Amino acid sequence: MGSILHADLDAFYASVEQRDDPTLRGRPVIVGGGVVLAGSYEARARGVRTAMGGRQALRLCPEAVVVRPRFEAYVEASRAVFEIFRDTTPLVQALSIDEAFLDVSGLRRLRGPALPIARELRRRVQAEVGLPISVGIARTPYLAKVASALAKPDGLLVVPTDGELRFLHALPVERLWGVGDVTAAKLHAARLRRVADVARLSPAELSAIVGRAAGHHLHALATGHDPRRAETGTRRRSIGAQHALGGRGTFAEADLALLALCDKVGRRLRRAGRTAGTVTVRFRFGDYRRSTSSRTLPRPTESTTAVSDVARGLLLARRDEIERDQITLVGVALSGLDDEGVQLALPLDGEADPALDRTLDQVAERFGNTAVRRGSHLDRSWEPRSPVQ
DNA sequence: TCTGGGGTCCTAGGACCC
DNA sequence: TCTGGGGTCCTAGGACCC
Repeated sequence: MGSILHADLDAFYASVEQRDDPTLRGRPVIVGGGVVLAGSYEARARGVRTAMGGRQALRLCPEAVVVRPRFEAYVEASRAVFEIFRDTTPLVQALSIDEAFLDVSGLRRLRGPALPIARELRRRVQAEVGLPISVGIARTPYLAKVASALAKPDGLLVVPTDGELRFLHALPVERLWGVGDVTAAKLHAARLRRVADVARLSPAELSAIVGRAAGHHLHALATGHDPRRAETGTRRRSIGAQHALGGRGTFAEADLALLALCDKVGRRLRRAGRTAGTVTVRFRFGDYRRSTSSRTLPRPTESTTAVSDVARGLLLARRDEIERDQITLVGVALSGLDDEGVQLALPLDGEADPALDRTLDQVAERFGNTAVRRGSHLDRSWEPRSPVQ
């Protein structure tokens, strides 16, 4: 048996709502409003899906209870679950607020094989946080993730090491990581429906269908290799915010919203202690066409004023188009974030260690611009495989 | 089915430099 | 004077994920 666990909370937002309000249990629950952020399994059974328009969701399931999202409650629940993850193994890689990979290969001597560890993990999350969680176990992260998806809801599925290809090849191509609507359509057009069909082609043949990078990526996945990048790039690569302008946005509204968004991302940038090199303004128009304009700054900045001056210039340059085509969404993203300097990522769990802190301070002083993280999952950061020496 | 807010990565053309 | 090949950066667009 492999020893990577993929743990994924079931219908996370909706499960938190059902946990906190017993009258919602057993009933179809939709978290969201204009758009479905999450549906309970009762709602999903009726066809409700994430990112679906609220109106359509209610057409499919008129008796659903619609609940406004309570993000603080989700963050708190996530924190509690990740504490159990880290109590299980120090090698936790957060993927989002509700899922993570856990590497338990080093725990065999200490805690035994992966299966009982996974069972205990599921039991604890239910008992201590009150939420259902599904777990997949496999040799590689990708296989573990597929397994947890098939285990849902509230299940556990093991992919035996000697049965990987049998498991994988029976799946529809949509299960391959990185295959969405567009790529699925291309594969179908080439008469490829199962992973087995993809596995029969060479990387070059696949590249001719879906492009170079995707071709190599899919070939690796379909033949049982895990092409996930090494867990290096641990820091966030962009910071953004956007705002939908409802039905008919005017240029003046977009201008005002953009200013507020620049203020928001500027604060987040400074809070993260970083600088941005490039400003991108995002647009969506009345016909759902999307577009971006970007500008690289002469030098990196952390100033809201510098960001908003550039963003406003990009907006102004497209004023005619904005007025003609009805702008429905405006956004701003900062990229080219500085990542000079030294990054120290340590899997510490809250225990103060004055000697270690002194060492870190000395390193920070020596190199300047040093980031020290203590493995918070909320910033989508990675946990290292081994501490920085 | 008419769509929220946050991200990541890849591709491709043009500018520019050696 | 005309020409080649290679690399990096910038910009825009697109696909995908949760």
